[in-house]
Amino acid sequence: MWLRPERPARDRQLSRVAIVTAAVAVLDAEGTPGLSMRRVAAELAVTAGSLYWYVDGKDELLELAADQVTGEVDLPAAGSGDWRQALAQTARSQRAMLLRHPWAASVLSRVPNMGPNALRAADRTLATLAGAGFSPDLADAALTAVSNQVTGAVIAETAWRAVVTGPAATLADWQRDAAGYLAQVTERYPHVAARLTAPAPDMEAASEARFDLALDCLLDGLRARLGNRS
Amino acid sequence: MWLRPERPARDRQLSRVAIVTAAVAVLDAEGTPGLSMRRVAAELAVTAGSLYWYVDGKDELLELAADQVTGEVDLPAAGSGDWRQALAQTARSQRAMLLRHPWAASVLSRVPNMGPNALRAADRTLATLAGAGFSPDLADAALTAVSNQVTGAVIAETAWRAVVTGPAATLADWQRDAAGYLAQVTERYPHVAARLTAPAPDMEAASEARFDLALDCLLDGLRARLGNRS
DNA sequence: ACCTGAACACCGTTCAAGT
DNA sequence: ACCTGAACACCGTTCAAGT
Repeated sequence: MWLRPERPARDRQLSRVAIVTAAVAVLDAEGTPGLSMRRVAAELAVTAGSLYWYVDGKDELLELAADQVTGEVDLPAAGSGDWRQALAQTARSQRAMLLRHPWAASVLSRVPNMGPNALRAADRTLATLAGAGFSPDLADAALTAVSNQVTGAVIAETAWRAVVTGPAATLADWQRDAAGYLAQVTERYPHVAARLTAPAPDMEAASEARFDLALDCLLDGLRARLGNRS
Repeated sequence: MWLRPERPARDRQLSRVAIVTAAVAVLDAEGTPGLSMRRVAAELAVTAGSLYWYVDGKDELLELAADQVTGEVDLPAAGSGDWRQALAQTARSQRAMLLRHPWAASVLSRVPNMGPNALRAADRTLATLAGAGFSPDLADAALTAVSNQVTGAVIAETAWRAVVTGPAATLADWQRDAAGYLAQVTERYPHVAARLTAPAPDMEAASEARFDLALDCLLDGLRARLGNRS
């Protein structure tokens, strides 16, 4: 009788959050190609089929995972500060979050994020903009422009990072491996070759600077179109 | 002897371009989930394994397909017109192309497009910008900002389109199907709900207008940072 | 050189059957 | 109600074997 295992406190071993959390862990560790229902199930010491009791399928699981990580975005306090700083802070925080979870950016290309965390973030910024005198249309355009800039920048950056982190370990390694192709590129496309062969010791900082520049351009333009009410 | 089939003019039945073209056709018709090696092979009346003689694998095939459609982008003539119009035209043409081939945008999130067509386009714009007095860094930032805005906008737009074109056929249908969720959203997130429940009879035009606004903001900002040399 | 056919290891998803 | 186990139909990729 000492061998008789104690019955689990609950019959239920699984939960939706447990599944989503496991999925996020797998995605962070091995990226989109590493995610499979069987893999997530194994992570939870469970059978693949049982996941379908809590989740509709792989696509829904990916959407849930994407919204879970959107919860990591820092939102400025409700009615605090000026709109420009609020928008910039949200954008930078969202960019940082997507760079931490690169797979999330590619989920967005299949389904718009309409989970609670995404809606909350969008609602918060729209409220801020409305309070600053933006018309509904302009507020909409502003939110769209900034978040599109974020996702576009993250997609380009992670795609490039995947090249460098693939077979090659560093930028210099890649430049050596692809030397043949780069030579051909240099000959035919001199301007773009300058970008590729540049030493660029701190690529991360450079792309952050480029992002900040684009963001500033957008914010300047929005302020100009807002008129001089604020 | 009349039954003896004429020998084919060439032994070779396949070619890389034939494979890529078939892949693009499948992708356009059925999207990324519809693409499989076996499907492309069937399209060419051939066995799946034979594709590997011409192509390294599915990932490479996707990259080749993406670069093939980037060839559809209209590039402004080499040294013609002002930089602003050239950049805007390229961006709009690229946006239109990605909306025609939505799967291409999601390919970019895995691998940066370094195919010949993409390099040619990038080189052309960089040359135009250099000719207009842009420093290499600013030209780089300009190209990055604009093309990131394009991909971000297209990703958001096609993702949204997938929602509406999924089970529901039109925006009104979707609004009816998701009425329960929308009611909950309206209560909790009033600002964002206004976006979702709006009638918006011409969504395509609206998102094009938003894109043009963002593009104009970026171009204005770049001109300001260029100084008054041009 | 180029393509077939079959195999391998893996998928997502379903569903009876158990508890 | 919740989970297992097995099955189904499909993958990408490899590779001997044919021609």
